[in-house]
Amino acid sequence: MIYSSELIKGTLKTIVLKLLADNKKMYGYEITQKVKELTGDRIQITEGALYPSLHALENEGLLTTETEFIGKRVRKYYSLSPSGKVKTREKLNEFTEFMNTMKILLDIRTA
Amino acid sequence: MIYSSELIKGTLKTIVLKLLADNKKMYGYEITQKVKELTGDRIQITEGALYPSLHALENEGLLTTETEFIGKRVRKYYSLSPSGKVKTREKLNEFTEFMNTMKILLDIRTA
DNA sequence: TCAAATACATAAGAATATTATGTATATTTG
DNA sequence: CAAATATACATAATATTCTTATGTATTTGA
Repeated sequence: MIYSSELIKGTLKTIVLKLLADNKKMYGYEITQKVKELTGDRIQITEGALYPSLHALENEGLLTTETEFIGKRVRKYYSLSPSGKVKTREKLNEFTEFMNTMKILLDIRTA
Repeated sequence: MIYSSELIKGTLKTIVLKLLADNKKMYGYEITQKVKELTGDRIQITEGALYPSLHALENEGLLTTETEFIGKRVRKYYSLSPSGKVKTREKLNEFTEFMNTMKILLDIRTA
């Protein structure tokens, strides 16, 4: 099952920040594959959503980049900046609280 | 704390359907107040989001309406149609699975 | 060799929310 | 009792964030 996109909406930045917190540095394509792998194909991040999102996070000063060449192909690695690390904690806390609130509101039992 | 709007985005219809499943019939303003109450003011549904959403659900055939007059003031009650009840179950299942997936992905412990 | 995978990027369009505005009645409070 | 607040609906302009489509180019594997 692939979730209807509206649910994923709003969680993309949180996902990206968390992955970078766990993996030091990652490039865009790697992020899409990692999410697919970790969610058993349940969440698929499209490139049209990811790349603009990465650029936005970089412009906000939350990510830093370094470019690497693999043969002739470019690879752009992203890492958390200090403010990015702070933001990651905030986003994760917010999402956790949101989930708890929704659990109560919708009367849901999680696994 | 009021959650950043992007998280709530995409969950509004699920919330509305669930409340109607629990309460037989409700009117718009009542829904906004109920959500405030149940979430301890953590989720506030704006009227600009709710009314168009209710109209959309009605147009999809998921809700039926009946108008009532309280004095001179109109009140529009919404109820689940049969297909609305089916849809509600689907939406709740989807959201539950989504939460479980996100828990794993973000390594979150819920209360 | 040629399809699929890797790797980036942007643009058009859709969906869904916020904010602002509008209208009107009813209730509470100073 | 006047004025502020709450109740109750609705829509329009705008913002945000995603999907889908498109574009370019390199590398790998059957």
